[in-house]
Amino acid sequence: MDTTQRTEQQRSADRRRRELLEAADRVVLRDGPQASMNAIAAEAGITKPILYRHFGDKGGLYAALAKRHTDALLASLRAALDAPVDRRERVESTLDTYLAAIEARPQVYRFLMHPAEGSTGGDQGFDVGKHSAPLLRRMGEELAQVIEERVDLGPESQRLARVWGHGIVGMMHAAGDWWLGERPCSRADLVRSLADLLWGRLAAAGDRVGGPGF
Amino acid sequence: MDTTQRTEQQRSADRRRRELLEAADRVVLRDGPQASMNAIAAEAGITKPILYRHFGDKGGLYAALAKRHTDALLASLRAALDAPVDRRERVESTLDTYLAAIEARPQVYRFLMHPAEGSTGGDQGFDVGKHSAPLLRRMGEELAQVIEERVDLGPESQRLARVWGHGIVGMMHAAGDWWLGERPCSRADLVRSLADLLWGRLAAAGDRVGGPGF
DNA sequence: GACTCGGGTTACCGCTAGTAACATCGCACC
DNA sequence: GGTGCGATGTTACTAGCGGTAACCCGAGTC
Repeated sequence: MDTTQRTEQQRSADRRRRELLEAADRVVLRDGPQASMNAIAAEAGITKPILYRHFGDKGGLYAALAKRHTDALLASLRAALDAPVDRRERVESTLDTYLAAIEARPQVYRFLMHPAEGSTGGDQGFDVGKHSAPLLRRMGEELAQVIEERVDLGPESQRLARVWGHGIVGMMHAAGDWWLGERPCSRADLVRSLADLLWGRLAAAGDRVGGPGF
Repeated sequence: MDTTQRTEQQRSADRRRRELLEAADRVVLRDGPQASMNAIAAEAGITKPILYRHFGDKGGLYAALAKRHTDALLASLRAALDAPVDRRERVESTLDTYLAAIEARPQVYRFLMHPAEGSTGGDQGFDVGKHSAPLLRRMGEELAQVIEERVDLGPESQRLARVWGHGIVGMMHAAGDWWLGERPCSRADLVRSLADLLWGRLAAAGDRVGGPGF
């Protein structure tokens, strides 16, 4: 009996937690990452201390929020990464999946990338250096693993795969961030250009003639 | 007389401003990006309102601070980028310059990349989306310009150069960030691995045999 | 000597994250 | 059927933040 009762309570608590997260989501999407705990509590129809009972502190809430979105994005990326097509096509479709996601929900994306974990008093939020962008790290590790599984890189394969994983993710992220702000071209163009870069087109291109000097 | 007097005052003000920036620098390097205006004022031996008279608001101070470091870093990168050697060597030395800089002064680097412009009351700091990482943007544009000047990319050269500029900078940044945290290999190894990636080694590598499934 | 004017300070506002203390409802247990 | 107890919720508070208004004082000028 004790156990069933416990699970009963836990279920209720979990549902509560999910409701709170959804309210927080709405507020963060509306107000950006600097949404206040007061605002979130109000949106959920309750008051602050309840939020703190559930999530510890603001960092905890934001981490829980970020985890949901990160998991979702990673799942769709994994699908693109696992498709049984040739490598170039896989790379392009993964890039496109990521870009489509940030294009569809830029607010979510900004929240994940720039948590802006302000906090003034006390400040025992999460550490700046270590948790600043967990999404990038997770994507990098994930990609590293796929690369190492799938590509034959010789003796130093593990190190190379990890460097490349993080490097490619960073490339995708920075280019996406810039593209989202300026929209200088279509998504397909961007995908193709980035894939070209990874395919060594920079190295293969010739020097420009008639350039400045020399 | 009026003009000389004016320049006299302006000089004094500029010197003051530089002193304040140096004090701010010390505090930010010690306390991280969430250093408070009070702390900075105290370090400079004065009180808050003076800071606000000089820099407007916290965003202004941080922007001024960031500009100094950004300019310095960009100058050394430009030197590496302009060296009259072959492309691969130039790419490697630019990567190495950047990595050496963030390795030598990780606190500065963290400040530049993760401004964490918290702020609670009033919050009219600088806008999150637009100024979140000006260093990355500036580096991306700079690199794009160099690429377009130096490399022959055919008809779409301008677009390609910009995409690649931001992409490569992002790759460098993310890989550097990860490397700085985990130190999984030497700087030279990292530089070589990244250059290999840009040189198309990922595309050239064969599929792994005996991998999972298939 | 009155008068402005730039550099400086004190004292405050409104806001934030986070907490302590009190109220209340449901429910098992004797 | 009363009774303790634990979860849920509230009000009222603290400490500290960014930012500002008001005053203050010494140096130069007529």
